[in-house]
Amino acid sequence: MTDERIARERARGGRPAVELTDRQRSVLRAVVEDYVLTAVPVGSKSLVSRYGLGVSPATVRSAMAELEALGLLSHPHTSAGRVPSDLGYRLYVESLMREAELDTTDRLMIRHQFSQVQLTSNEWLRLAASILAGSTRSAAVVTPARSRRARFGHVQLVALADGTRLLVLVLADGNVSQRRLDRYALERELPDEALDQAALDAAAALLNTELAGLSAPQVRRRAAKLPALAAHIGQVVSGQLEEADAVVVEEVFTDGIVNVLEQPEFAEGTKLRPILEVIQRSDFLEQLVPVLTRRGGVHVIIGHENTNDAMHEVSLVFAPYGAPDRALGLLGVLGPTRMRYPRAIPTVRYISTLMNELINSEYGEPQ
Amino acid sequence: MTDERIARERARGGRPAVELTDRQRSVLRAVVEDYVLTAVPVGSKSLVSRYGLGVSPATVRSAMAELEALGLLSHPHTSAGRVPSDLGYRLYVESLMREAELDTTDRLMIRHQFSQVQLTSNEWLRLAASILAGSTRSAAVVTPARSRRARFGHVQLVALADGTRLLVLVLADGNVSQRRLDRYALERELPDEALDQAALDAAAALLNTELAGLSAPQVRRRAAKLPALAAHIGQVVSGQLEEADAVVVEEVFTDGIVNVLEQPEFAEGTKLRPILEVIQRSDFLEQLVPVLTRRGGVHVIIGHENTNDAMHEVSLVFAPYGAPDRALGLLGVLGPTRMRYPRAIPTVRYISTLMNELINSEYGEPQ
DNA sequence: CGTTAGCACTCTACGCGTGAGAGTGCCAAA
DNA sequence: TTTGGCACTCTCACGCGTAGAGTGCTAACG
Repeated sequence: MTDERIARERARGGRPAVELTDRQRSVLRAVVEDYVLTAVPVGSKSLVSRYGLGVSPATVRSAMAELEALGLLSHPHTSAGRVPSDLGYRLYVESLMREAELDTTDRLMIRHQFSQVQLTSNEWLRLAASILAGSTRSAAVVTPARSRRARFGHVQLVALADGTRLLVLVLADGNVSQRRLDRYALERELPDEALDQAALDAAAALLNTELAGLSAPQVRRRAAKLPALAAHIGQVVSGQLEEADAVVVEEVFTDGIVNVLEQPEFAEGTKLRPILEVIQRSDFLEQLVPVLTRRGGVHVIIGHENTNDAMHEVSLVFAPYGAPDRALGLLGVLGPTRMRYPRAIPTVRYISTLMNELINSEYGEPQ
Repeated sequence: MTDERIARERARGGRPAVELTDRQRSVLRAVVEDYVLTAVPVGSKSLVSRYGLGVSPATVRSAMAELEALGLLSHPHTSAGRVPSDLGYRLYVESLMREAELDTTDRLMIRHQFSQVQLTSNEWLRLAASILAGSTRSAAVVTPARSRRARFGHVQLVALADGTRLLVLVLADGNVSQRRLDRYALERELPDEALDQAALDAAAALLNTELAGLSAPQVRRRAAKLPALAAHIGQVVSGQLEEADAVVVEEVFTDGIVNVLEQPEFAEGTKLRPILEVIQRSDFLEQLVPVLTRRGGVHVIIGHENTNDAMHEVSLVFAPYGAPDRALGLLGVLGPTRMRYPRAIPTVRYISTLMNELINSEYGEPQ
């Protein structure tokens, strides 16, 4: 568990303390890349034959032994090949990986897929998850962009033909929340009030000028001082804002869970179970929110670096998206620690910047 | 006892042609129930010892052989126990199963869970899926209630502070669809038009009187004859209606996929893969839509009765919910053919009636 | 002094044969 | 019609031996 702390420390500070020789570095790189590709523990002989390191297997063996002593590789059993440890992957990601930006073709393909679809926001997130999953062959997770603090933007009240009233609340960050008002409660609490469209419009207009930009508790206080109908609606609105505040990660769009199922390490259903559970409850995202909020860019969390026990055999590659002070969403992929990091990282990065662009163009420039 | 059962069969109408003796019936019932419980092919000896049928194993064996000849049981291999065939399950479900209504405790528990939550519609469906999954220990699927033909109800246009305009369309069935209007497109196409809140309100009012109750093509035609701004918005609205028409099953809420993963028949991940894929694409629901629309109540689809190849080893128990001519949604569970039908069927039935109640009270009574 | 070849050793995966156990089908007796 | 008996079949778990891949160590080499 000390290792775990060290690893996380490293993740933060950038440089690992370990100094490696060039040979060790290239052996580690080769081991990681071969293992990622084949999922088979890699031995010295097959390594030199496949990667032409220009030295003999024996030399590679001694390098491997050194790497193992450093905790970067491990041994399933005495006479099996080596497998990278979480720390090994960490080092690989930090300084060994030849991380390319995405090809132009990949970029175009992704951009093209995005352009295909009308941007109703949910469809859009679903699409992002699907592209991410397809492009990385991992499970993808995308959350909607939400402000950390919900603020009042605009309210509309609509009297429907069947007698219900609909409340549409636009938050300051552009998200929309709607609610059907209970007709009986309304008539019970406001028996003397006219509840036709004109009265509703008047109340909405009042609320729109009075509440602009306010947070949930502010709305509650201010609304209390307004006339009966507006006050009532104000309380409902405040409740909506509170709800929006309460959910850190409310709704997640996932895709490509089958991709993870395909991986040999999860071929056995029971292995996947706890992970699936965590994904679907989506609490694993909670831990990411503070990290990603504090510092943008792509974050990689490998195996045991994950605080969640169920996730000790998976890695996450995540990035935030959205306008910094307006609304923040998360997107990323989840796969076995044996993940194609050099593919996943640039993909997540690219899609997050793309979503930034799209969101900002959609919201218009800030005034 | 016997007469009573026969009478009940008759009352139901539409019996499978096969006539079974009482013994065959009770053997088939015992085989199904034992296999559902244990997932192990059941042999004659263990059957009499566990179910005290009052006859010897040899007798049971001959009954089994007869049932096999009728295609109701099958044999994994010569010297293994019997397993119900799809047809066997079908017969069981139709006339052998002692289907109880749900216990009062179960009902109360379900009702209680529903009452816990504020009814924002998505949360509500998610909850329904979760309850369904938990209560049946299967995978649950719930779709939102949609009209088969989307009709215009009410439109609101909101000018936001940042310069975008928001269009909120309430369909006649009460569903809401919102869209952000592209500000630049708007200004390009309508250069001479004032686009402030007053102009938007006027346009909305016009559309609300002109378009009430119309379908997509009708909206398109009528809108063409309106003044510029209203005409433009009308086209957008028509597009929204078309979209709503196009998607048969747009968004599905699933839960409890892990429950299926837990079943021994799907312990191997590869088995589950195609099924997972189908669920997530959710096209398997399309086949259900016509059936469930034509005739309400709970429908059971067993193994090969499923037209979709990937679903040959799973059963569905589904029911529609919603007001008949207003909006129709689907809900149900998916599990191995070896499913606890006597539990799943009443649960699906109960939850669907519960959702009916809730929906109807929410929409108010029809005028 | 780092690198390499050689060698003994270790561990897994796989194929094979065997025996126990569960279940069947058939037949003759009750 | 039901039952007991019996021969037969098939799977599954176990043990065993072998092939193969890989390691670690040591001694020789440049």
